[in-house]
Order: sequence, then C-alpha cells, then structure tokens
Amino acid sequence: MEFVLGLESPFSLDYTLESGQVFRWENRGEWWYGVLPMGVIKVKQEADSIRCVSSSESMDGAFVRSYFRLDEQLEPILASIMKDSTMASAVQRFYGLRLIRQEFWECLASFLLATNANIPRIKKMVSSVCSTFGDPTEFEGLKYFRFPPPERLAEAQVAELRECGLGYRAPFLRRVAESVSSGAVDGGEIELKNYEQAHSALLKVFSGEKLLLGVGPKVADCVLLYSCGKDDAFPIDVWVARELADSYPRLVDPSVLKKLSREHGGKLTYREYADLSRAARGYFGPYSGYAQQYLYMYGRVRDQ
DNA sequence: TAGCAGGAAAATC
DNA sequence: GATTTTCCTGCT
Repeated sequence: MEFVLGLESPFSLDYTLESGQVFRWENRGEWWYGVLPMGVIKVKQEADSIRCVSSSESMDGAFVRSYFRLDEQLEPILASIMKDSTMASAVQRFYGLRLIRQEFWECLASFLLATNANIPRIKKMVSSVCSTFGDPTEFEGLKYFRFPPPERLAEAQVAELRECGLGYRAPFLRRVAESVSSGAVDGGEIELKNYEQAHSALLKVFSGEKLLLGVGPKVADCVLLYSCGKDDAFPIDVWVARELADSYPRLVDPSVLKKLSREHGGKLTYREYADLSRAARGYFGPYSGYAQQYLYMYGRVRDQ
C-alpha cells in the first residue's frame, strides 16, 4: 500500500537511517528500502512529508508513525539535551535525527553481532543470517529475506551460523536465540522496568549467572535504547567514549581520560563503563539516549 | 583486575 | 600490500 505522512515535527530520514541504529535499510536512489518483521517498505522524504510504499496492509501510516516515533515532538527533547556548545553543534549538524523503535529480538541479535565489527560488516552478517534462515518475501518483483524468528536460530547448527561469517559470535547468537525462544528473556517484561532494573535484568549478572553470553553493558544499553523505550540509556562505544574524553573531560575519571587518549586506545572495564555511563546520564538527563546518538554522529564526522 | 583472544572486513597507511 | 581499526565480551 502507498501513503503519505505529513510531518509536524523535525525529521531527517537520512540522518536517522545512517546513524547506526538499524542494519536492514538500504539507500537506492531517492528511496530507502527496509526489511522489517512485517514485510518490506520503501520510504522517501519530501518537503513536509514522507512517502511510503509497503508490501502489506499492516504496514500503514500508524505503523510508520510509531516506528519512526513521529508522534513525539523532537524540539523539547533536543532542547533538554542542549546543555553546552558541543551538543548544540551536534544537534545543529544532524538536526532531525530521531531514535527508531525497533523489534526486540532482531535488535538484540543484531547488536550481539556488532562486537569488533564496523557497520558494513554488521550489515553483511545480518543479511547473511537472514538469507540463510529467514523467510523469503517479495516486493516490487524482488526477493527479500525477513529476519529469522528466535525459534529458527535456536535450532540452527552453530556451524551453519559460522558459515554466515559470524566467527566467534556464532555460539553466542545461538544461546541468545534459545534464551529468547524459551521466554527466559522477554522484551515486554524488560520494557516495564526502569532503566537500572532493565539493564541488570538484561545482563543477568546477579548471582554470577550469565544467561546471555555475548551481551555486555554496551550491547544491553543499545537494546534498551533502540527497542525497549529507555530514552535515558547511554551506550558508550569507542566513538562516544572519545567524544566524551575530548569534549566532556569533567564527566570522565582522570585515569580513564588518560586511557582514552588516542595513543593508548584503551578499553573500558565494566566498572569504568558503568561510572562513565552514570555520569553522562546524570548530565544529559531523561533523553540521554538522544544526546548519545547525536554525539556518535558528530564524533564520526569530526574524525574524518 | 589486567591482559588477551577472538575472526574478518573495512579503513588507513 | 601490510597494518590498524572496527558501535566488545568472556576467559584466565
């Protein structure tokens, strides 16, 4: 079905889809093509609206509005995070960038694969898992593969997953698929908790039991922010860590600051990550996740 | 708690 | 063409 959505609040389709939140969108000409759990959709930004063509009736205006969170007013959110000149520049540079509301399982699995990889590589791994295990679907005469359900990957051979180029991530993905498939990990339950509770629930670090192998604090924060509605989550990857060290040194512990300088390129320990995340969340407030997303994009263009 | 391996592709030199 | 980096986590 085809439809047009009017935009009442700032939105940049390009910045949003290029900001590393999602891995199943592809830019072809003036359209963005996305493979989502319900089917395939293409979207194009126009003057004061976005035009959409989707493969199923269930992907309608209400769905797209909810997916891109277009009912929420962006200005007050941005106003709340612009506490200094760095964030003001980042917001100005990527004005209209929004957080997307993703499906829990696909988000968790995708960011599990994201360790030690760059975005093109992550897209390749996800795409390979989909074409190997996902259900085919057709759109405009072309074949696409949906992201496989957790049950499907729970019964996959680790060797088959490895063939998708996942390397050491293969056994992790299978374990996580089992956990989600069995209901041991439930996105809906996590959504009801506050950030702190949700984060530790996802990590299952209590009693030293690691249910979700391959999911550390950073991946957990990505999942909470992108799929569980925790706008105050603040994932810290290498880019955000550098940007914090460069532009927000007072939020960073001196010893960690030294560690993060370009020469050392050190990695954060679990405790250092927790401390830095808490400091950033305290500073930026309830919409820290938006601050993180703008900072990520800003850090990447500044480095080039 | 610090150090290291893990795997492969992209970015950089 | 070789080296470094890449939206990190688990194990020792």
